[in-house]
Amino acid sequence: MGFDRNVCETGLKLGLGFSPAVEIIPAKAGNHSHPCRPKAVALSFEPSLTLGLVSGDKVNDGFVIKPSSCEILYRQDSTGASSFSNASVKREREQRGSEETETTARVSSRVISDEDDDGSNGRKKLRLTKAQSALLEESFKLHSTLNPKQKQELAKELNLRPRQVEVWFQNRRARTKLKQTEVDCEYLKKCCETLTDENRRLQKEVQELKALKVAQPLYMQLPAATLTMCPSCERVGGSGGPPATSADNSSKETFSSITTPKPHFYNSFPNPSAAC
DNA sequence: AAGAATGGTCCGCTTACATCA
DNA sequence: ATTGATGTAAGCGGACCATTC
Repeated sequence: MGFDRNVCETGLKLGLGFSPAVEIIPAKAGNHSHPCRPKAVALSFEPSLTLGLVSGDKVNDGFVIKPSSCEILYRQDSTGASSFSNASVKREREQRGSEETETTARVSSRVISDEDDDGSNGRKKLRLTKAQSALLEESFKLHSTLNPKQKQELAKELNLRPRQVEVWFQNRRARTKLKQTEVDCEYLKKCCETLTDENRRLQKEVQELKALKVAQPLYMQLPAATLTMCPSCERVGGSGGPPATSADNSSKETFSSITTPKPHFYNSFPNPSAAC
């Protein structure tokens, strides 16, 4: 597993303390969202975990849509799609009111227009056709955000309202981010497990070395140059190898090499084993 | 120039509905 | 036929930015 920052520019930052544990915070009470979906990730060790998707393509020139035969779902809104904002959507709805009824034609049997009886009986559910979804996906691959012109063109192409195209892109971005967050979360959990194991092992080494020091004080009086011991592989070597550190320093330095702040977490563990 | 008003867009959260096992 | 799980279109509110006055 790894992060391809060229593909997904998710910002990821992690700080690790001494009692690592990754916790997935479920949705709020009263929320009907799926409990298995992580809403946030909390780390109990003084963490700094930021997962965010950065949309890198704000400027979307050269927008090309391949022609496709899309099932006609709506008659285009007679008002055009002059506004996309929530405020204007609200206004749009208010303005429509009675004049809305004649604008809708349900052509697809599996699609219900949200314009035909807007209001009292609750919203209806639109299901995009496969052709529409495919074209939207294709556009999304090119650029995850749309400028107004692109939105208009795509909406025209799909026989949807620009607002629907906008909503689709918003939801699509949210889905992408959620998936990436889940991937990142799994990765962090694995890193956490690795570090926990590493920490446990090093603590054990410290204890063993301390015991050794008590049991064999003479052993420790030997010059370091003549006797070196790798704290990780527990092999005693000659003077040719890297110098051994004392038990305390070994633990300290090794751990500090794990927790040394790096600019970005995702480059911090090319080799998770901090020893040797 | 500074600041309020407005409009457009995005995001996070949520709801409601469609679909499927 | 019913039901619970899941996917997703859409609503809502807030934040941010640009433009206008």
